[in-house]
Amino acid sequence: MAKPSAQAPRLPAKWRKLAEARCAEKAERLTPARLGVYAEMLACERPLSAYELIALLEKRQNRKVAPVTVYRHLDFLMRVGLVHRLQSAQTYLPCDHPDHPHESQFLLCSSCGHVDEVEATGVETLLAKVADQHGFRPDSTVVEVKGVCGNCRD
Amino acid sequence: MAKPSAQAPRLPAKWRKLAEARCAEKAERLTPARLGVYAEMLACERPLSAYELIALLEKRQNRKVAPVTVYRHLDFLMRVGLVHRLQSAQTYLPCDHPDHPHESQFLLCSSCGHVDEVEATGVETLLAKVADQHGFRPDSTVVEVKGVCGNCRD
DNA sequence: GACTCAACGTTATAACATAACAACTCTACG
DNA sequence: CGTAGAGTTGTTATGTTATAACGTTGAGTC
Repeated sequence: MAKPSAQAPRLPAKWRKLAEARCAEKAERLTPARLGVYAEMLACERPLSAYELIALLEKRQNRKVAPVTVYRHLDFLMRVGLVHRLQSAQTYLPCDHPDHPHESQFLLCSSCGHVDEVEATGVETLLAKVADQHGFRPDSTVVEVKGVCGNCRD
Repeated sequence: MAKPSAQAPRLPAKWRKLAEARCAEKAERLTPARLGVYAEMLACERPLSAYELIALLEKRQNRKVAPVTVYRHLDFLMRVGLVHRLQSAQTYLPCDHPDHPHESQFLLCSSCGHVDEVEATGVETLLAKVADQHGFRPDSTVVEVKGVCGNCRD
């Protein structure tokens, strides 16, 4: 007999709690479908394109998943601060420390694909200063550094 | 009688000279087609998507332009440092000061669409330092700040 | 002239993302 | 209760961005 397809990968309690907290803050609903997408992203441990995510979900759930569905879930997850989008790669990855709102910087390894999310307050401060010098009022920032990570340098 | 369509907008001598210099440095050929795309971008004064650029070129030249053609020209112009890609907007714009190689930061106004290209050395220095602290060797950076420009704040 | 290599043209398709609308599901309020 | 309203999801279609594959042209060189 065919094995029933799991509804989602195991989501450690820690992450579930954080997700629930973030949703509560913003009065957003954490539905099973949304949680399922989040769990899939956490289980993967690397940035995923929307369509890679679709493929994973289809395999997991053994049925078709429309792109718009995944994009809506991604929009939601980004809105509540659980997921980031890598603008230079058009991929998505779970936030490393979703316990508080923040702007991040990303270190993308071109060798292994790993992405390190860092939160150097100095960067945001400096960018705010630079913007101010040009009469510019910043709302959000995109900071992505491509290079080679420590593991890949050997 | 129909007026013949111009082959390209006027390209000020200053920019042409810079373009020639950059190509000479890298032993790349500055063909009329490439120059035409560059001139069109300079004439526009705002970031363009590849397909907006295609539409402009088709109107100007009164014939079909295939996407791959424009993408190749854009690749070339980025390779020699005459054009940048805005990763967060998937648009392209001419470099503001192509007289020397550099990493830039971009200030994108969400109100008027204007983009200011700035070159704050402190930003690159700081990012290099942050990367180093994480054992990361940076190759290139993407720094894009969204907000409202001085003109639009009034 | 024939060779070479980069540039260019042409067609097709892949990859990324949203529009429009119908159906379902909570939840709050009477 | 029950039903109205808002948010979520499903479905189909389409729009936008980018590249693959392969043949042709054109300028420089031997």
